Amino acid sequence: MTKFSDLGLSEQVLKAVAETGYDTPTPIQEQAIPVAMTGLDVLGIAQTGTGKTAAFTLPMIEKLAAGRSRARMPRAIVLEPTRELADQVAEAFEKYAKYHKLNWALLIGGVSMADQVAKLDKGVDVLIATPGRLLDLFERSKVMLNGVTMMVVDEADRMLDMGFIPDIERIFKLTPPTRQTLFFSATMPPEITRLTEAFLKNPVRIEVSRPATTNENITQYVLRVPHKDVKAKRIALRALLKTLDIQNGIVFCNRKTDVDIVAKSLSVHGFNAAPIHGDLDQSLRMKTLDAFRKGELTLLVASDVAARGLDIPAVGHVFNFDAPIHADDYVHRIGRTGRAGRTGETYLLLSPHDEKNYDKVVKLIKKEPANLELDVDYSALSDAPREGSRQPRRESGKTRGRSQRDHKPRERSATQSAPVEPVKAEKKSVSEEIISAPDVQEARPAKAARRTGKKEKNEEKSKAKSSNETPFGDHMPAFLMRATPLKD
DNA sequence: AAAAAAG
Repeated sequence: MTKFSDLGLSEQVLKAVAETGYDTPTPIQEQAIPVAMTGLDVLGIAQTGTGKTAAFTLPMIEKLAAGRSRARMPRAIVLEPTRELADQVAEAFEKYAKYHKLNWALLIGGVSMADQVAKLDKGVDVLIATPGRLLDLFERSKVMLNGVTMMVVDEADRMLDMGFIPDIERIFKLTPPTRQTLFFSATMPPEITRLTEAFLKNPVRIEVSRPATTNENITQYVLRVPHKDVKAKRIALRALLKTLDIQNGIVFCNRKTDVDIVAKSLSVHGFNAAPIHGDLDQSLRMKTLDAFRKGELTLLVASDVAARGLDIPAVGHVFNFDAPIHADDYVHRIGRTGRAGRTGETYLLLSPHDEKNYDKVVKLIKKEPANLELDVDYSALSDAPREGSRQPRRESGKTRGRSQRDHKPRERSATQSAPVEPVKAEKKSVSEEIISAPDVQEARPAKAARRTGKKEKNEEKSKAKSSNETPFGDHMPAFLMRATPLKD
């Protein structure tokens, strides 16, 4: 079997790699590293989770090892579609370049520009960037790109989805044509092919199989939720979670508002859960992700910001709170589990609303996930419609039908939440407890504070709901103020 | 029915 030591890498790089615990390269690493080391362009058709990051980082370190950068003249660029991905590449670079004197800068939006500029002035070898911030800094003459000898474009098809292709094209044109280019994409739509034909020189094409579609370590389930009320899905999710022994898992929702609601609902019910999506503060996004990686956070409730690319090793469970709008995203979402020989389980909550999207998923993966028989007690729902119809419909914050749980006294726990006691998987029947969970979630640094327009409205809303109407009493966590009111 | 990224 091929080892890293067979790929022509230097002592220092091998030592750094060994310290990360890896000794066997993945297929993309095994094929791309020797090619990239010769200086040729690489077109890598590979999905997330195949080990792309090391595949381009290691040859980059070797290439840069010789020279030194000058102020504002980086010698290599890595372009990533999301800030989190860029952050991860930086982290990997830091590890692999441990025995080299190489500087890097993380150029992403949502954070202060000053630190980034200061770093650029001191001189960095590698820029790890999202396209917007890189171009912004370029336009402000904070960075030159004519000293670039290597450029990496990662997740190109996703960049296309996000409308970044013109930006990428511009960045290509700002770098010298003599540069070496490593270009990665999971799929090759025509627009991406055009881009590679325009900017890559006789690239060596390296293709590795998509792990998620072919991965037999993943067991997929579908749980039918026979109610249109979204609340039913939250009940079903909690019931499902209680039957599982979860180390860590991701709950994917289609909408950011649902991410907030589901995360909040889970927290209120005693689960160790936190939201992540693009409207949350960048520092909070990073903190949440960090806690999740460290195992301090059990359930990450996420929009598709986390579907692709995020390097979270060994996620045991993936939950699709909704069937994704694009069937492709299903593959990416479940690809977060079953990595590196580990087993993983995925669950999809299928309500009547999801049928159409679910059909597309089944068509794509060419098989039907196993039907999960789980007795879920939806009785808490039955009175909700009655309540609703009794009251005239008003503004959303005030019309919430009151379930019986709102009338019961509730305790406020001063301590952190303890995750719900895991129940063995064999136990497939759960009667949903409606009360129980102590209030838990710590207040978060609120985005609401920055949003002057919405702030007032939210304050009114939270005032209207204060005291016995929310599970938080007078202590409405700030992060809740910007979310849609919880309906159960 | 969406999300992401520049401010």
